[in-house]
Amino acid sequence: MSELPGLSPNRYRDRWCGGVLEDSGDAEVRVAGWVHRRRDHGGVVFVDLRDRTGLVQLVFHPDEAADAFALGHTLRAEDVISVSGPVVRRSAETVNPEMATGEFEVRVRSADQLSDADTPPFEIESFSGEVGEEMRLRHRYLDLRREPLQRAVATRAAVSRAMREFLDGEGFLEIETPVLTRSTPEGARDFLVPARREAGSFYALPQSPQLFKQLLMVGGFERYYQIARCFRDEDQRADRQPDFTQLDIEMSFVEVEDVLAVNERLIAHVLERVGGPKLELPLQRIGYDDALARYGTDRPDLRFGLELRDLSGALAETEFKVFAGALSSGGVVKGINAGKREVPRSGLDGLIERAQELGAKGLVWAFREGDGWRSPTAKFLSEAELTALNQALDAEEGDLLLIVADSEMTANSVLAQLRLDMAERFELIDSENHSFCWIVDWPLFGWNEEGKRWDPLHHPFTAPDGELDPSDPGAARAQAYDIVWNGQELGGGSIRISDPAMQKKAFEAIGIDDAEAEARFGFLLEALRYGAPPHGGIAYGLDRFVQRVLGAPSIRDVIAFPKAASGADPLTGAPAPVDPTQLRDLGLQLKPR
RNA sequence: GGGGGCGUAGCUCAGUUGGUUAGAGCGCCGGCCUGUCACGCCGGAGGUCGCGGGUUCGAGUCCCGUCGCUCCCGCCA
Repeated sequence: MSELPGLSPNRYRDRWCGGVLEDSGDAEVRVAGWVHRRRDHGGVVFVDLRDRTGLVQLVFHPDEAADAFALGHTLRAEDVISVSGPVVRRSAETVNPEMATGEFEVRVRSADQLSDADTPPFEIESFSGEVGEEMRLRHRYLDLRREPLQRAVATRAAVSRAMREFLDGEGFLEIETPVLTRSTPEGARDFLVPARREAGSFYALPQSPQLFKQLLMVGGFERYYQIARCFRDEDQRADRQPDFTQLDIEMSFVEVEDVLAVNERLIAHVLERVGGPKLELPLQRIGYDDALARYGTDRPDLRFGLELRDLSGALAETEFKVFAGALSSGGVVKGINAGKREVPRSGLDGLIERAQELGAKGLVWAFREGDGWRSPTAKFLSEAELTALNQALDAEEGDLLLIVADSEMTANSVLAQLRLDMAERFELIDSENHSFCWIVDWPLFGWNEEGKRWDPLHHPFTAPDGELDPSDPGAARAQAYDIVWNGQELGGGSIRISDPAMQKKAFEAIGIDDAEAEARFGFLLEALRYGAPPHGGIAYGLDRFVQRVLGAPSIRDVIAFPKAASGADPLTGAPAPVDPTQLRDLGLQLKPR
């Protein structure tokens, strides 16, 4: 770290450990921090002292000060001390090139022990394997002292700072919205807070500030942002937390192009500030349908090829039951060419299992051999079909082909995942490389097979692109966009509906009648009647953004105090039962289990 | 809700076909050591093998149940 943040000299210290970078002559300096390691040679004691900025070596020598030397013997890892003494340049043979301050050391003349630490349950710098996550979460304050989290938390702060810096400069106002609010219909389960003054009623924690930011547009702020805590009561993943942070943005008098343009510059600015990849603007755009056709997903990783190909045309007349069956029932046959690969039979069986695990009925594998295939499936296909398939997949001699016949949705999702599996397995991704793209031209609604209804693909306030016929929701397109970084969704947004009549149509399309719309969103519909500007915006998952910047495997690695995968917090013990009087105040009674 | 993996010393792990007293590295404690930097050397302490039950002459090991952690599917932008 070349530039250290400011520090006012006081009784504990007058400089950072990482700032011990020049000989002080006779003058004494004072540093404070945690005992990182102690090397006690009997006649001389070395201590690596750690603060936020790094390490510096302290030397406790009897010639300097007998009482400090005596204290040096008793120090233990993670004790907190403040010491003073001259900074001395080390002799050439004792320089430690591994350490930023390795050419210097502080010869301790006086030392104060400020805190006597218990032996930590795990080592702050461990060389014997990763510490289990539950242990790290339970003693998060110790884990936070370690380099990876120090860095992650600092990077996160830098990302937020850069976001504010950019948006402030662009005339956006940072405005807070309530945490105790009314359920917003984002689809996820709400966290509920019982209302004491109105027994039986509940606040909901926001899944996003969606409605409030629209109301802020009606309220005339025109350019708003917020780094907002959001809450969703759903099961965890490596990239999901029950409470997480969004960068939420909304703008008035804008169209899609305006939102994309300012956001591209925002992302480029933030990445530039935190040493991320350099962006070439404008970013690539891919239509939703195109993304699904070529990658099987609406968040494609563009760092490698292996695009999906539709093989239905090559198989129109096929007798092979697996393929013919899928096609005749409205499904598809799609495949990827994984390239020239050596995969043992067991590996191929593994791929079939993987495909089934992902929801496919099966998987056809084949290696191109001459004009045909080496594959158990080859015998079911005609020569003409094999030739056509090879052509459709651009197969060259020895190429591994993976083919799924299923409903379009299943085939896409299975092949999308296999595509990623192949990329990882054959190391097709250059980690220096980054891909960014906008996914645009979304459908407004998607058919929910389970619920037998149309659901909004974004949310019900998304403006249609063109007309909206409530009797044919599937035909409507949306003025919506997602931004995808290396195959992970970073953020998404849309132009919103600013016309109350259109908003009612949108509700109608998803089966919300006027009465229900009035009951749930009356306040929004009413607000839209009083002069709503055209408006739109976007929201980013801040945690995921930072996770990406750092290449962290888990979202928990970029949050100071995250929940475990169970949703519980091993540090505080939350969630926990409450006192019966609290329940009584709330008018709540628990069902015995 | 479903599936996979894991659970042995403070931490990270090993533990063979079910067989004597459950091991290693790090950490910890004590001693020695005046230039180390993951210091070194000598010695030592430390175990409800997640928990409960079962099979067996005998269970860390096999079986059943249960709890916890974790990854994935469902769910969730």
